[in-house]
Amino acid sequence: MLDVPALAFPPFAMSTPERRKPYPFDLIEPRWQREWDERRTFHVPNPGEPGFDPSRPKYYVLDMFPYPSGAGLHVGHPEGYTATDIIGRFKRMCGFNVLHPMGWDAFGLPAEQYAIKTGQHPEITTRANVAGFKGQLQRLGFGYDWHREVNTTDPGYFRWTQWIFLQLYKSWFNPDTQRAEPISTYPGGDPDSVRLAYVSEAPVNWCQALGTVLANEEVIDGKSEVGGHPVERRPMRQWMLRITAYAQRLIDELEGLDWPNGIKLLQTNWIGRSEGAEVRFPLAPDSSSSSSSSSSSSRPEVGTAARGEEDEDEDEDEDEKDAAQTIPVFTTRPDTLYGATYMVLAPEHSLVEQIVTEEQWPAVREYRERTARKSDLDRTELAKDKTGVFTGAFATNPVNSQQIPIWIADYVLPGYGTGAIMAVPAHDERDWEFARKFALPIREVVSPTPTLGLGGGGVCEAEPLECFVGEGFAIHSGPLDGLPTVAAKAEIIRLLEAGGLGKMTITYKLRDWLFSRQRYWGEPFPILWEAGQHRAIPESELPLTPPPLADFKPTGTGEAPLAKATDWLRYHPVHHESGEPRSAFPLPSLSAIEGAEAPAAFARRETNTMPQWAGSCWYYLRYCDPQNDGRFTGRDAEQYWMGGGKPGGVDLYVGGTEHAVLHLLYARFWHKVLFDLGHVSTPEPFQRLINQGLILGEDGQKMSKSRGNVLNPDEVVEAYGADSLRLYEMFMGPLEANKPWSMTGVEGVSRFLARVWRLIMEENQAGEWGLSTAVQDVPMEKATAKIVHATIKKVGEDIEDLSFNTAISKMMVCTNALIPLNPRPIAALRALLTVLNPFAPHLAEELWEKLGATGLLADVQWPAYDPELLIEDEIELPIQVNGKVRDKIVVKKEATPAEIEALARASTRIAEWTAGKEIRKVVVVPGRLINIVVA
RNA sequence: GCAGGAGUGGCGGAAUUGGCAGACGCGCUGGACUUAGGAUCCAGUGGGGCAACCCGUGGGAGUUCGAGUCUCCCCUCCUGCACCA
Repeated sequence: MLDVPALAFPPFAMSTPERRKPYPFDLIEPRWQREWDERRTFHVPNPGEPGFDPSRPKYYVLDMFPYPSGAGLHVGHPEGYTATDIIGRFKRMCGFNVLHPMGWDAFGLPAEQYAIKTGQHPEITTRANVAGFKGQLQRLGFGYDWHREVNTTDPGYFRWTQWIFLQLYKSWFNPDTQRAEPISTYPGGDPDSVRLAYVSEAPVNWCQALGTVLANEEVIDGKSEVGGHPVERRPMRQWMLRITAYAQRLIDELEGLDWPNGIKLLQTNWIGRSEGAEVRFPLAPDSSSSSSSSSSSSRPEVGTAARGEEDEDEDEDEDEKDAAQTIPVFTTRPDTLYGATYMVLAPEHSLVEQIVTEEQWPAVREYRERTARKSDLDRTELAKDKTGVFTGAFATNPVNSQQIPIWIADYVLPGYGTGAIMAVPAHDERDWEFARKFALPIREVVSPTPTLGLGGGGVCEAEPLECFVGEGFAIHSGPLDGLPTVAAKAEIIRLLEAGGLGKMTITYKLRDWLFSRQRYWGEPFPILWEAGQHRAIPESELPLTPPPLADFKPTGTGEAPLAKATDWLRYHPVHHESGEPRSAFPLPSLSAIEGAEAPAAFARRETNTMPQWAGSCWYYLRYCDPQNDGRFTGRDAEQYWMGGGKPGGVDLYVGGTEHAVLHLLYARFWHKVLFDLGHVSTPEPFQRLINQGLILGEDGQKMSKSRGNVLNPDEVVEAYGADSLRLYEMFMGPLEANKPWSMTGVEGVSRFLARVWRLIMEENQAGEWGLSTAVQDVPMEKATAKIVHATIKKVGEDIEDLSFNTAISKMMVCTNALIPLNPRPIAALRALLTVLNPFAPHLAEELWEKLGATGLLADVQWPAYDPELLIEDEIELPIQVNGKVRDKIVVKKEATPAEIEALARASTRIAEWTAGKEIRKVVVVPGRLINIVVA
């Protein structure tokens, strides 16, 4: 998931071989990692399994699982992973059954591109990379339950990814119930038109360099998100997932989630709900007639305008002529309908061929060809300079019967709304620019003030001097005149609906999810084609594994590499008794399979594969029951780990912002489908979400190979130990902030850990470490107990708040207070080690053992603090005169405000400041301060 | 352009949410111990001033006994979206 490009690490300048270790972390750390592993310390059983303790509450803490790249771990990975590890260890010590798993999002482009370059099979590469990542994570001492490790490329895993796809394929979204339902409940005649997974011929984002199509979300500024290669629009037959059906629920159900507001907003904006009206504009009669003589009557597929002329088709299709009688537009400002002075269709709009006049056809065709050649980037970059061509046709404004010209322009997008707009230049910036450029009429129909033009009713021909896009009061708008914008909208919608000219409509920016890729290294679709029809393979035949292929290069034609596997391609119905394919079954030639007359017994497999997102859409469910081979996840396990708490779902999910709209939207969508179909117990997968910030290079710049500021965590572990790396990454600043790396900062926390070590250990002349003689089993003095208990309180609260930097700060304060003590009470040291344990578990375990404990510190209960000990007997209060601190007094904690004021007035320093002045007011805030206000 | 987030010492960052600004760490200065110190320990460290004091949380106004924190205006930086009708 975290797709870290391959990086070359510069030699690590700081580490010199002779460097003396401040404490023997190199011996301590591997030892405790081995202990935790051998004792299965972090293995948590499922309900019903031996050792499961139902009396404990559950806590599910999840990391965004990584894409195991060849470059290994980046210092950014351990940031989030340490945070979740601290939470997981803490919750465990607090008595929770903690689910804290890790796995691999291992399908994807880098492994495949590496394979193309080197010829090494992606499976080999992936296995090596996973081993590398896992070793690195284990060397950082993370308390994962490795029994639950998942890998999206494992057939035992992707079997269920394919199974979930089939559930999408076999369901539809019932608008009445607002839920997914089995396709069998669909009352209409064509189930293929409503499936949640469906085939579409729409134009898609084709990336020649990557040899595949990409989802809208994977295209940034007209370039591929991976690699930055150019992307063009091209019509292709693709699998789509009907995420748009869930648009409203994906917005609404964000509400109860404990997510950063920014991320919620990002998703809401991405889905982009707009309320408005669809208005139908009839074609003006004369333009209708002219269309019959236009050169192209056959409608090419959307987006293929350039090819329209090739297939001349003389047939007049009456239905299509009828369909061309009106052009629907979507508008959020139906109140400005009287100001619509022209209309614009997207150049790709399918009606263009039908309405264009013979005289205008050459210009229109030329413009459409130019648009088709433009990438999305070109199309947006030229935004300042509007372009367009008149079609020669006219439409009738349904409210005032005015004939308005119909243009095409690329500022109208084919995929949004109806792909056509009514242009109101007086009240829309884009229409304004366009109208000014092409000298189209501009009619003012909204006034910012209610006094102007009230009751005018007629048409004002004077053009306004500037564009006004705000809300105001309708003018020159017949029955709407005088109405404020909100009321005018409601009224015009009422009138349109009554007249059958339009209706209230909600439109979303969200598009359906392009779900197929022309790649080798992905999940094959469990779909068969025969006679041009698709159908699911039986679920019993899952997993459908990809064919062994020597050549996994993209074909370059848009056909998927799997098409090269000619044997695999031909479907052998599985013999269900034996589970073996019927190898004796005669194989027809491929051409026979593809022909319409192919016998029903033979079918051709879908050759596209699923995008990398597929596996990451549900991995958190598989963790609940990773070995289950009868279900994608066990019902009981899912109900326990995902249901458990009040809101349900993963209790804490930590990962980078880069997945704010992609992964997190896709996963929520899949989860809702599974929920609707009764397969999971909660409507939302992730209850609480935290985005860790970026770790920048020492130069404050984003880490990148080209800047040469990239750091390898292994080098840090080598020089300072895993505990130092963990602690430093948590000490740098707030988890969610971007913050620059500082190697001297690492040394700082390393020094702190060494001080903790020396709190308990001391070195003899021979350089051997032994228990410090200062460590003694004596009671804590009051001041010591106070700082220790304050530390317990602060660290526990800060962990809950994910405020790790301040927790560490408090532990430093505590350590600094314990160092000068001799004797050092063993109870104080044990308490410190216990709260330090989630942060620096190796050191804490080692010292815990040195202090004579038998069991693991990891299994120790989180200590309670004594609030009594935290209460101050005497409090130092600042005395302010006019808001400036002039003196301080010490008062008993039970002192009354009157007593405090008397003490403050008695101060000689204060007397100097107030001498000769009138005391107007004395503010006493018990426990805080005193402020004396003088004239 | 729109939306969101953020501006605090030389640096990373604290500040019980309206109550002693700068916790903790880095860096720096001085000292101790040392053959040595890039180890460790001690002291100091926002700016100005000999001092009393004054100034100080991007800038400007405001509310308040009191503002880093609340309100309004402005500036800068980061992130996301960007012809979405």
